Amino acid sequence: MNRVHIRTEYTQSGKRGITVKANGKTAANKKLKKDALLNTAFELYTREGIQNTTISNIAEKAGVAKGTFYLYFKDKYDLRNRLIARKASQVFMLADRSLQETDLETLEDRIVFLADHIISQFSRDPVLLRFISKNLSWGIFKSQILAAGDEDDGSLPAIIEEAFRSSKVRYKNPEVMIFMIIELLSSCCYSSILYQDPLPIEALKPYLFDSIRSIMRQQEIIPTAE
Amino acid sequence: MNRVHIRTEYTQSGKRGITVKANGKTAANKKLKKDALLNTAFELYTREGIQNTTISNIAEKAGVAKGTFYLYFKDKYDLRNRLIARKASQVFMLADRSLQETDLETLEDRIVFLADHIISQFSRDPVLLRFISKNLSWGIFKSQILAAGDEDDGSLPAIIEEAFRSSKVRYKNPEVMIFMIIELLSSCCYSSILYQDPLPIEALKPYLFDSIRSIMRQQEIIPTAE
Amino acid sequence: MNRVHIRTEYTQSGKRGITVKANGKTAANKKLKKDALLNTAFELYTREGIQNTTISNIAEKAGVAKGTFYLYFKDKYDLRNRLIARKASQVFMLADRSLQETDLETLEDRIVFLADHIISQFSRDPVLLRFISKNLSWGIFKSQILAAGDEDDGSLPAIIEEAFRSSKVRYKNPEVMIFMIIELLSSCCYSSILYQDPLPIEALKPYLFDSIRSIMRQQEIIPTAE
Amino acid sequence: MNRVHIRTEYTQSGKRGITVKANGKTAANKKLKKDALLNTAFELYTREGIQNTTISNIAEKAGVAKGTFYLYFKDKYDLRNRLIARKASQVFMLADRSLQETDLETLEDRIVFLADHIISQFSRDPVLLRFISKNLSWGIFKSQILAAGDEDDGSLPAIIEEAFRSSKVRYKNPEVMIFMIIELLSSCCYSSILYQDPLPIEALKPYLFDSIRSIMRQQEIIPTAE
DNA sequence: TATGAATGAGGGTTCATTCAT
DNA sequence: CATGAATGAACCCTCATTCAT
Repeated sequence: MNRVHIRTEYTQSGKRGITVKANGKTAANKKLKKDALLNTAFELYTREGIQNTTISNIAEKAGVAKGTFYLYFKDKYDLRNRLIARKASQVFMLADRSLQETDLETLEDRIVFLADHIISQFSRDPVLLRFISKNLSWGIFKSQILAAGDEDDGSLPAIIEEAFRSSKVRYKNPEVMIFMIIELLSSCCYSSILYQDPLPIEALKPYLFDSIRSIMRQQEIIPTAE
Repeated sequence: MNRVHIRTEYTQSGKRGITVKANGKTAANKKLKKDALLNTAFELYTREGIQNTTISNIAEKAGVAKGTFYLYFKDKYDLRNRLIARKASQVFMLADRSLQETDLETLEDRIVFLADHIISQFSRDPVLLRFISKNLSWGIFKSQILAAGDEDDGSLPAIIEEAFRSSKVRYKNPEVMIFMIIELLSSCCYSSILYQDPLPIEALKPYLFDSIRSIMRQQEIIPTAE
Repeated sequence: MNRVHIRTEYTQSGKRGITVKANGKTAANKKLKKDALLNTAFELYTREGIQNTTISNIAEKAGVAKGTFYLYFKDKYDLRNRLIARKASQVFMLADRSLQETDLETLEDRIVFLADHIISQFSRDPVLLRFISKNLSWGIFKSQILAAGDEDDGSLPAIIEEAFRSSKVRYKNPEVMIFMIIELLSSCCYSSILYQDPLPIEALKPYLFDSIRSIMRQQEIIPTAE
Repeated sequence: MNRVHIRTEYTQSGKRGITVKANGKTAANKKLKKDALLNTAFELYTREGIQNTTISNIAEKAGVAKGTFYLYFKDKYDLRNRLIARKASQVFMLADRSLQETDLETLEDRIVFLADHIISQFSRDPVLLRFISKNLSWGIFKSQILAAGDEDDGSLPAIIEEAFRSSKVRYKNPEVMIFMIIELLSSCCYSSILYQDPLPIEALKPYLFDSIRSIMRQQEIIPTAE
């Protein structure tokens, strides 16, 4: 009886059924392999440097065959780019999630809050900082992060856009402003957190936040009195 | 007699002898080779990328034997660091020389002038910009440039120090200020000149200069009235 | 005394002397290495086939490092081409040297003699036959053999030209004739010596020589009676 | 008893059985896949070379999975051998079919006609020529072509045998004669059609046909007068 | 000082073959 | 029968570095 049932089901689902089932398993397996490669690569990249990381290393440590690497990535730089997008995106999303729980009003305060949160993350995880800073530029930021909707939701560009829309103050060129702030923040974190130069990050923070605020203020559009 | 004669000759032209006596020749020769290596390396680094440049390439194109390379540099990264120091230093020196011919008074104006001049240089030579930006960080800046007195004169640190001393306005933390300005300038040049992103450099300049000024102003020490 | 003599010589010969001496040794060494590679490669190519012969095999068996291979040859096909030229040239030269010791008069007899001699060589060394036949085509024959004057002397083209010049009989198209004879000879040797198919070489010879002669006769230019 | 039954059933539905029973669908499908693989392989072999053609390439371009390849062929050389047999056989059959429509009498004329027809085919399809010439030798010719009765009908050996039987002239060794003619024809086509060397095929033809005729004549058995 | 032949570890990449589905 | 993900051996080639000359 039971056997018959199974048979029936098997027959009913036929080729599609089997395919689906198989895909379910196979796809999960593929995802596992890919993730293993990504995680392992990140660890090796940050610990040994990209130059000193070989595909052999990655594959071996990830527990897959060397050839398997090439099923998922073109080469180690392809893998790196995907890692950057993923990691950088995570940092921003995490900061933003914290921001939601505050009731900060002005965009200035909100952006400084984000900067502070990002600094905290980087302080706790300098390895991540080194990896992102060394590899993240504004170009990659725009192309990879803003368009990184394939793996994450709640997309970053929407968040930024919303932030500016809900601000009472208007700015001359929001994109330029963000650009400068990101570059300044990134540079400062890199030098200050990793090398305590020109100051340790805690000492640098006041100057940095003041600089951010002054960059923003100087771009404010003063509403014409009426 | 014969032997003595030969010996004498040998000694005179020997290792030390040549160096001392033939200084005019050998030392000049050495300088030539070293320069050939530096110039060739710069061309190859910028054209092909450091990764794709081999010591063989450099030596061959420079017209010396491969082994000779090792007489002057430890490896290609050693050579790169010296190149960065040299090139970056030149950029600053050139800007400063121009500054001397102006009669700008305030430090703010003077620094903006320097920034503008540097932007001009990079605009005319994006290859140089790419090379310096990709490889220059504040750490290297301090260690290599400020201490790059071995090849160039009129040393940079002196210039900077003098600039601050002659300024009427005092700043909370001059080093931090310079650091931020350099990082911001460097980032903006890289993205804007090489990729016109977020704006072409001419369009970005006003925002950039305003940001620099606002960073400086916000660090001004308001003299307490007495 | 002896020492003085040496010293003197050393001094006298100076840079040039040393260079010459060194070159003598180095050059001899290079020739040795190159020959070792050529010989080893020939053995492996014929024993294992080119596809199954790796550069590692060759280098290892030749007693040099893998990298050394690339100092002398572009890849294993480059090496093969040079081998073909060398080996095929040797076969022809050997046959020709024997021919010199005969007093055969007609070109027909002389060419059949050459064919016979070549058949003998191939019969004794089927491995050589396989190597040459599998790789020698008329195109390679012309380009490599005829122009193989860099390593051997007494060049083949001169020999052939001389043969036709000294013949009393004239032929319509000597090059076409040689071409056909070589192709026929090569094909027959390959199949007959290596596989005794369609007949063992000794049994095939009469047919083959008759065919060669008939090909030649049919191209004779009958002198118009006067 | 049961076992016997099964055996019987097994035999019936076995390899042959399935083929017979499911002929309508499955067999047609199989034939389709096999043909797709053969055609694709030929295209890739001739366009890219056998060495550069991978089983992946073939399978992908043929629209089947990689594993499927192994259901039909042992490896890519197995596939190549079958291709050669098929293609070469087609060339001969086509030439023979044309020959049937003539009323040429002597074997000499008939063989020259065949040669001419084959040359035409190769002239129109040099790719085919290259493929066959590069891979066809007398040994393969005999084993594969003559025994290629599995896919084609009107078998070649019968045709040849018939040709000699119906000839008035007798030849000393027909097989040797055919062998030489095929090798000569094949060599000439290869060099002349593909490289116009030593002459373009149209210019070479007269010499070639004369050579074929002279090879045949010289093997004629002159009937002893009675 | 200068050379450049020699080295050989180690990298990236390919691809025939297997096998669970 | 058909699939295609996974494998991993094997290969080619580069190139920093050494060292005898």
